[in-house]
This record gives sequence, structure tokens and C-alpha cells, in this order.
Amino acid sequence: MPDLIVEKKMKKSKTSKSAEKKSLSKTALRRQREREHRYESILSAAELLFAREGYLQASMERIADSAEVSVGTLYFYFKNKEDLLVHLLDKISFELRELLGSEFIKADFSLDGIKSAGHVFFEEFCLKCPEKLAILFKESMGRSNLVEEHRKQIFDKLIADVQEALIRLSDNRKLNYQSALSAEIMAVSILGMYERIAYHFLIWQDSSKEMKTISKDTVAFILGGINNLSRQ
Amino acid sequence: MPDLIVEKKMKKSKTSKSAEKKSLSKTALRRQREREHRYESILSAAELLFAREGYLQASMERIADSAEVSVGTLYFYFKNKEDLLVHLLDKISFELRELLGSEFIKADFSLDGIKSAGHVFFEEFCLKCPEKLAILFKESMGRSNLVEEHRKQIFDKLIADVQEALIRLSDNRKLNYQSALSAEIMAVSILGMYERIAYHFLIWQDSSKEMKTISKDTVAFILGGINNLSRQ
Amino acid sequence: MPDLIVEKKMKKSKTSKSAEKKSLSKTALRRQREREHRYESILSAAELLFAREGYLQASMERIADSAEVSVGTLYFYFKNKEDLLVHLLDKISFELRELLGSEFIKADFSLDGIKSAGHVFFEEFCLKCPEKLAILFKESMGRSNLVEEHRKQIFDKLIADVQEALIRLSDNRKLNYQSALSAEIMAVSILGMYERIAYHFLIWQDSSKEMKTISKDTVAFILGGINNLSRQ
Amino acid sequence: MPDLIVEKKMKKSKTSKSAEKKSLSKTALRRQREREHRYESILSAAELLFAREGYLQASMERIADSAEVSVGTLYFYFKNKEDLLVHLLDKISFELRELLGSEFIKADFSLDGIKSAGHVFFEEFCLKCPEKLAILFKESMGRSNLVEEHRKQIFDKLIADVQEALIRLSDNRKLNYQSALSAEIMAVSILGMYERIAYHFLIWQDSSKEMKTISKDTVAFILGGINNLSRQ
DNA sequence: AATGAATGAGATTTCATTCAT
DNA sequence: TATGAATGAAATCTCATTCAT
Repeated sequence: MPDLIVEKKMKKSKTSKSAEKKSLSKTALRRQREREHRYESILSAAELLFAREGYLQASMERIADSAEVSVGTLYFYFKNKEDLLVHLLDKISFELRELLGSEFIKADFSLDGIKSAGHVFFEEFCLKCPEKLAILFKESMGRSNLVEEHRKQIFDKLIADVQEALIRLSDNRKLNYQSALSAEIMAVSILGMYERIAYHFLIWQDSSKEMKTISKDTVAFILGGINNLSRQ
Repeated sequence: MPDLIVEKKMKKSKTSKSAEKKSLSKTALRRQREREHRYESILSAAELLFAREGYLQASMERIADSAEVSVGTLYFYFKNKEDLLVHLLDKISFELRELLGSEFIKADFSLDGIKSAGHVFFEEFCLKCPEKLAILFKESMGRSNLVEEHRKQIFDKLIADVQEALIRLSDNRKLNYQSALSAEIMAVSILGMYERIAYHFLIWQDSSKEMKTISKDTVAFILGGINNLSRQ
Repeated sequence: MPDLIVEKKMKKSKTSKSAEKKSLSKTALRRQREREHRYESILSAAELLFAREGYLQASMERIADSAEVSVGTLYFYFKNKEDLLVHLLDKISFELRELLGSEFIKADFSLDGIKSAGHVFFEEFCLKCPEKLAILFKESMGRSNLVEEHRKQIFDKLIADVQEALIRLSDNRKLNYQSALSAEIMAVSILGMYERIAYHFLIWQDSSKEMKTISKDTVAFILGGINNLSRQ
Repeated sequence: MPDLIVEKKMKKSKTSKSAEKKSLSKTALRRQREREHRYESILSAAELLFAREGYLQASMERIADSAEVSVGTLYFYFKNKEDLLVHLLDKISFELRELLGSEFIKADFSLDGIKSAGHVFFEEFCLKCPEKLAILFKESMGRSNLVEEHRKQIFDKLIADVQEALIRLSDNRKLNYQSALSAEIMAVSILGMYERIAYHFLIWQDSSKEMKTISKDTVAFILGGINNLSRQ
């Protein structure tokens, strides 16, 4: 997972010019801490409201109230509502890529990596962060073209991660895949399965208690799929 | 596919309630034809505009213009914009279920049915009806709770169809699946794969020329997955 | 004054397609009358509020209230607030051009035309329509680029009218002006005098009782100026 | 030009009240110089931005950036944005009055003073300071009542200057003007001509290369006007 | 049945100004 | 003095929906 490190974006970096100096004054340091804290507060408040009430219902005023800041402050940290959603998406997708990527790495890109990534997705990410799930797969859909472009980039990166893991896997096992597109197709398929399984069993109904079984079966399905596209 | 026949919904028209088909005068018949024609015109106009410009961008006025009726007439045939989308979704999902279901039936619920359903989805439905694809998987997302409930029902039916095919398949082959949930999980997985493969290769990029390969690999992945969850 | 007839602009001309038919139904005729009446009501309300309270202070809501329509109706007739101002400017400038132009024509482009145009401007237009005066010379200034462009076009037309009158005048008198630019410079000067005399004596202070004297002196100044730039 | 000396206004600085110039320490002197330098920087930055981008577009933040100070500092030197504009107007009008006034004085209030004042206005002020021109005649229009009042005072002073020059001129030439208001009317007319000629030929279009001709014709028009209102 | 002008609630967004540090 | 993050009032504008004709 080479480019996992994504730069955190912030609207203005006027202060960062002084941050280049090696030592910030105590005041400046505290200010910076507070700024980052506020930035995170707003993202958290937005995450909760977007997930609970939907992107359209969650007005900027209510997000501001919920984050205990003024509406103006929202617009100081984020250009507009769209921008807020996009940054939220970035943050969530960054976390998810780290989560999955570290499983691939831990297992040294063996089949076990694919397996544990699946388990971690369903049993960690989905169960612990249903809000992130809802934003990634539900609330960020059907918005503006800009958000859609951003979604595409995010999913392209996730797909690239999985695709790379699959290619390393085949290298390790001295296997080839059926066609030149197979790795990409499998990566897209796996993410499609993740998405709709999570949507079906956690967003549309609450089968969180059976997540273990769901996770096991889904992973087994994936492994069967991969094997069936592998050639010696 | 037992309940494939879905009742066509139409606002109960005041004239049709008093007149059964057999005893309609010529004038009344022509009127009914015109009514149905308008109904379809509106749905078609909405389908095109929702797909091309997005649900939010497609204002009721533009839909009316495009269908060559007045805004008022839109509201005569459909309760509101949401209702228009819901009826469109119904129509599209009905067509898709018929398409997939007939493949299952033709193959007598053998593995071939799963295979040909996949090919038909990618090579017929997706390629020939990109607008329907966009509405089913893109434009109907992130709307109101009511639309979301409707989506759930539609997908539940699609899942039930696939699940039934999978169960009949296992009966035919005297096999069992790994767990009680396996059939449902596989059905959801398959539809999730359909959805994101189509989204990735047709909505986000145009790989329509490689649809044959994509279709083949995806179906192979599915068959591998099914086999891996089957026990003698 | 050749192109005095300016087409009245209206947002949509959907109805005008039926207006091409020679005979509108009574209903359609009444509707059209009502539409034009509303359009004028809104312009009148805006004229009053823009002049009395200033363009920025006059909110769309208050204009709507004042015209006894809803805010939505405002936006049905005019694209936005800017558009409302621009149409108002057009209407006012059209009236002013007609007023001045008819004086030039009545006097057959003699010096008397210049004289009576001045008197009519100060003693008719300024005294009877202080609101139009305020909008033309005060409230439409310092707004957006689009409004400024419109102002330029309006003043260019007024200048062209006066310039043409001056050129015909010199033709009639078998005279030439000092330079090639003289006619334009004089036209601009005359309008600049009109503007600031009106602004000074009617907008900044109320010398309406002395308007006769002011008018007489100003016209005398203009005639002296013209003569001084004329050569046999 | 009796009251040409206009007091420079500055928010009474807390240090200057306790320290008269004579007894200022070196540090205090340097501070005062810095203060005045900042004050001028801000005015210059505002002048440029107001003229180039318009009063409304030029936000306080951008003015601060441009002057290389913080927003807070802006508010230390000027009460608010309006106040900044008003001080800028004062400065500009002071310069203009000095320019015109000195021409009147140099020519000892003869007709030549009127002539050279015109030439200096068009050929010096307008050509060299287009930003000042734009602020005086364009950007300061259509703002708040307070700015408008200020404009009135500024123009009243300019009018009074010209009016005084005209009166002294008539005294020198042993002439009378047509009416008691004539001098005022001519002064207003002349300034109106200045304004709109400059606006038309320099702000709305760039005829700077023909400024000599324009200036000559305009001055000739003015002299003709003055003569026509003079009685022996 | 069909029309289309009128409605108005509700959302986003801006930016001059303040004030704790 | 200087800073710049925080404020929040106030404005514009959209568009699904209604209803008299």
C-alpha cells in the first residue's frame, strides 16, 4: 500500500508559514491545537448528523450547533457543505485503507491477508463505525458531481489497494489470473460485496449479532471466487 | 420466481372506475390509450433526465417540458417527484427481475442459470439500458426515507429471486450450503458484485467494449464463490 | 432617434408561442393582461423602494410585500435582483429617451430642440419622477459589473441621441464643430450637466421651487458651450 | 480657496496624547513613523483594491493582506470599512482641491485659471491617478447614507471652490451673471462635465490618447457656457 | 383532464466586526 | 499595538407543490 499517507487538507495554511519555524511559541502551539481540535469536532458532528439524519436533512446550522460553534466557524474551516462532506469522506476512506492495508501487510500478501481484511472490515469497521459506513456507502451518494468525482477517486484507491494485494498474492503463489482484467474485476467484486453485504445486513437490517457468520461466509465466497479465477 | 408479476400502479383514474374494458366506447378507449401513452411518456422523460442530469438537477418543469405536458399534468399522473422516481424504480426492477428470472427458469435452476443470468445482466441489461442502470444504482440513492424503503423492497425481491435460485440449485445438486444464511449472503454478494462492477466499468468509466471479458470473469468468480460455500 | 423602440423583455415567452395565434381565447387574454399588470406592479414597487431606501436596503422580501406578491413570484418574473434593477433601468431610460427625442424631433433638430429638451428634462422628468432620477443616477451605481455594463449601454444610447441631434443641428446651420470628437464630447458634457445639476439640486437638496431658473441657466450654459465649439 | 487645509483625521492614538512631538524619545519617534507608514499603507492598499475590484468585492481581509497587516490592525486605524472609504475620499478630494485651487490662484482668478484647471484635471489628475478617479466618481457611489453625506460635503466644497473662482472672475471682469444661482449652477455644471467626461472617456473606454483634444473641447465648451451666462 | 402562474418554507452563504490573547 | 479565529445577522434564491380556471 504505497501511497497510504494522504495529506490532511486544511482550508488556509496561513499559520503554517509560521509553523515552518522550528519552534512555535506556546501561544501559537495552543492555538494550533485548538484549531485542530475544532476541525475534528466539526467533522465528528457532521459525521454523526449526516449518518443519523441524512446529508440533506442535516443543515449547516444544526451541524454548527452540534459542534458547539457558530455557522461562520463552519465556513472558516470548510469552504461549503460539499467541502465538509468531501473532507469527511477523505478521512473515512483513509482510515479504511489503513485498516485493510495493514492486514494485507501483516499477512505478507498471502491468502490470509485477504481473509483477515474481510473479517476486519465486517467485524471491526462495520460494527464499530456504523456512521462511517453510512456516509461512505449511503449519504455520499446522489450528491453533486464534485462529490461523485471524489467518491470515484476514493474507490479507485481502495480498488487499487485490493488489486495490488491480489497481484502480489498470485506472484507469491506462482499463479496467473484468467485475464488481464481479472485482478481489477476481483477487486471491484470484493468491494462490491463488502458494500452491499454491509448495507443489507447492517444498514437495512440489524444482523450485527450474526456478523461472525456473515463475515465467514462472505470471506469463503471471496476465496472461492479468487481460486476459480486462478490458473497454474 | 413466484411473485414476479407486479401490479402496475396508477392513480385510480376517475373514469376507469366506472368503465370496465369490455364496455368502453370508442371515445373512452381512445382516451384510455392516450392516458397510458402520456403516463409512459412521462416515465420515459423522467428516466432520461434523471439518468442524464441527475435526480436533483432534473426539475419537474424540465421533465414536463421534455414529456410535452404541463407541470400540472405531471401531478395528475404522479403524486409528487418522489412518487415518479418510485414508479420508475418499480418499472425498471420489474424488467430486471423478469430478465434474470427467465434465465433461471430457462436453465431449470441449474448452475447454467446463474451463469447466463450474469451474462444477460452485463451484456444485455447494462449495455442496452445504461439509463436504467444509472437510476437503479445511482440516482435513486441518497434520496428520502420513502425512496430508500422502496429500494430496500426492490433489492429484497431481487435478493429473494437469486436466493431461491441458489436454493433450488443446491436441491438439484443434493448439496448444502455452509450456513443457514449462506444462500442469502451469496445472493446479496452476487447483486453487490453486479452493482459495483456495472458502476465501475460502465458508469465511472466506459469499458463497454470489454464487457464480454468482464462478464466472463465476474461469472467465474461467482461460480467459484458458490462452490466454495457448498458442502456435499 | 432611429432605434428608440426597445423590445420589452420578459423572462419566458412560453405563452407568446400561443400569442402568435391571431386570436387568444378570452381566458388567455385575461391571463396575459394580469401577467403584464403584475410585471408592472413589481417594477413600480421596486422603483419606489430602490429610490426611497436604496438598492441594498430594499430586500426582495420587502419588494414582494410591497408589490403584494410572494418572493417566488418575483423570481418568476425576474431572474434575480440584479435582473430586476436592469429591467427597471431599461424602462426608465426608454422613457427618458422618448421624452428627449420627441423634443428634438418636434423642433426639427434646431437649437430650440436642445433648449426644450433641457427644459423638459429638468421641469418634467426631474420634478415629476424623482424616483426614476434616483435610480438612474444614484441607486444603479456601484453595483455589479453586469449592471455597470448595462448603465454604459444606456448612457451610450442617450449620448448617441444627443450627439445625433447636435450633428443634425450643425448640418442645419451649415456649421462645423471644432474637432471630430466635439459632438460626442458635447453630448457627454450635456448629460453630465443634466446628471449633476439634478443630483445637486434635487437629490442632495430640494431646490425644486427654483427649477425654472436652474433650468434656464443650465440651458443657457449649454447653448453657450455649443456655440463656442461651432465654426462657420 | 480659503479652507483648503483639511485636518488629517486619525483615531486619537493613546501614545500621542501624552507625548508632544518635541519630547518624543527616539523609540517613540520611530513608533510614530511606523504608525503613519502603516496608516498610509492601508489607505494605498484600499485605494488600489477599491478601484481595481470594486468596493464590495474588496473584503477587509484582502485589504489587510494587501497592506501586509492583520484584519485587527485595520480596525485599529479605521473604525470600519465605511470609515476607510471616507478617509480615502477625503484624501483624494483634498488632493484634487489643491490641484484645481492652485491653478485658480496661479492665474489670479482670471479666465485662464478656469482653462488651466480643466486641463490639469483631465491631463494630470485623470491620466495619472485613474484609481483616485474611480473611487471619487464610481466606487464611492451607491454606498451607505454616511458615505453619501460625505460625498455631498466633498462635492459641496469642490463646488464652492469653483463657484468662488467664478465669482472672483466676474468681479475681475466687472460682469454679472444671469441670476443669483448662476455661479452655483455653472460650478455644478463644470464638475458634472468633468465627472462624466472622465467616466466616459477613461473609465468606460480608454481614450487616454485623445485626452488633449477632449480636454481642449471640454474647456472650450465651459468657457462658452460661462460667457453666455455673463452680462455686462 | 389539462394548464401554468403563484406560492413560501427553508437552505446556504457572506463578510464586516469583535475580542481574548 | 497587533493578531486572526470566531461570530451571526441578514440576504438571496430554489423548486416542489397547489389550485383557480
